[in-house]
Amino acid sequence: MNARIRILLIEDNKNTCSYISALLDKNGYAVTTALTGREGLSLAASLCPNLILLDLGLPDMDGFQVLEQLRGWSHVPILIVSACNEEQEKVAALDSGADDYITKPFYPNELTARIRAALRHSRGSAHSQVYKALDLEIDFDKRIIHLAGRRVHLTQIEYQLLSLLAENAGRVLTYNTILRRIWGPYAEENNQILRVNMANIRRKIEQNPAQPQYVFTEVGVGYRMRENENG
Amino acid sequence: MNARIRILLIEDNKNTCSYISALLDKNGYAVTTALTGREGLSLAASLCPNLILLDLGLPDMDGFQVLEQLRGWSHVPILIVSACNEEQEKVAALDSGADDYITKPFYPNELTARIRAALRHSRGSAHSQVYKALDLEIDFDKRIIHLAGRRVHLTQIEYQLLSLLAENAGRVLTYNTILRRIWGPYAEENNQILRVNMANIRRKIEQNPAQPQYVFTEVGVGYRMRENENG
DNA sequence: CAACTTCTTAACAATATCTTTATGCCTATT
DNA sequence: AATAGGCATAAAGATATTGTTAAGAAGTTG
Repeated sequence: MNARIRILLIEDNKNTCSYISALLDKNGYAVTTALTGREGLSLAASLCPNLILLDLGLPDMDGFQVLEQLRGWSHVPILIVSACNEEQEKVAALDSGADDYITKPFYPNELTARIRAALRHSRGSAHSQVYKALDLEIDFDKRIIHLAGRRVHLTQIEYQLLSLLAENAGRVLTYNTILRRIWGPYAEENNQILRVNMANIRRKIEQNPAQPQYVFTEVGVGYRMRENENG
Repeated sequence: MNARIRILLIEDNKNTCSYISALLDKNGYAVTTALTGREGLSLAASLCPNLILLDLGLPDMDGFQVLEQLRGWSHVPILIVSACNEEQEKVAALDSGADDYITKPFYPNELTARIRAALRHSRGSAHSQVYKALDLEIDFDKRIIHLAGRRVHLTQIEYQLLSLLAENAGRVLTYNTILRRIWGPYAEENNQILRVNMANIRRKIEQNPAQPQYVFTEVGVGYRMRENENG
């Protein structure tokens, strides 16, 4: 079920193409190849690869044009693979937005290592976890809550409380569980503080706190949050 | 006047050291040099450089140890500069967390181009070269800040602070995260210094510091910067 | 060295948050 | 219908956190 990392290889030489393709395939990547610049640009758009290997010497258009067009709309890591070992060309490629430049002939393992290094960079912006139900959205990564598109401000305890419930959406959390998780293991078994906080949260996120849509009270037991629509 | 980009050069050969140092200086970087691994690690912590150039062959300790220790607490871009052109060593270095590997002898302009490429990556998830929101514009490349078209002068620390927040615009950065990223891994957990700097920044960029439009306080957690309109 | 900027520390003011208290509502039970 | 237990709400005081200012230390530059 784990989708493989997609790499787009733009290279006109068929021998090089199949050689690199086989190498990457052996390393577990899903490789797509393009033999021309045009084809490469089109595939980049439709495939949305995780990384692009680009040969600068292409038959139909200048490799730099491909590079610049790609950088016009995408931040995908681009590794230049070129037979040219001249300073000027390397500098130009790197300054045009290429992430790395490797000269042919290259060590196969060096190529894959450089690919791993390049992928490390782009993984930083991994998409975050989100709770979503009806009009409520909690972005745990950004620590932001939206209600019908509007920012809602919660205090620290309120946020902790609501996230705790959201992380266990659909499940009842007993008063004591909540108290211990938020006020620490030695918290008093006094729900009053919890009720006050719940009231404050509800005032902020529920249209009618008396008939809540997000956080439900299980009398005598605890609170339960509406199921996450994201799963 | 303008906060320059700080580069730490860890290299035991004095000739190489002064050669690279002069080259980088000519390109506008503020270079600090360390002749041993220990010195390099200590300087990395106190200086918080924007990039590190590391020679793997050091007198007092293995270059890989230095690399691994650095990666233990920092995501700073690390470029390996080595005389060794063996596949195994390159792969090992890249997989240990190095961002690039350049073999001596190298073209001077290639080194600086690779440095620029590596610095581009370090801009968190904000891959754009400029931050823009309302009247505020930060050009990460030129390290210049404009407010409604006027140049704003920030001190070194103020600039680091604001760009760190801008690189993570929309996300809350906790006080400790910020302290460590700017004052190094051994920073005290004391936000006073942070509050003072934030006040100074706000006085310079906010119309009314009491109702900030760019940098928001998340009480008990940290600071968050307004979303980048550039994405 | 002197003038200047920047950084750090400390004291105090301004806010925001947390907790407690008091009160009323609802529901189930007698 | 009365009552008791559990829950919700509002408001006020207590506590904690953050903002502001200023002065001196440390560092830079001419």
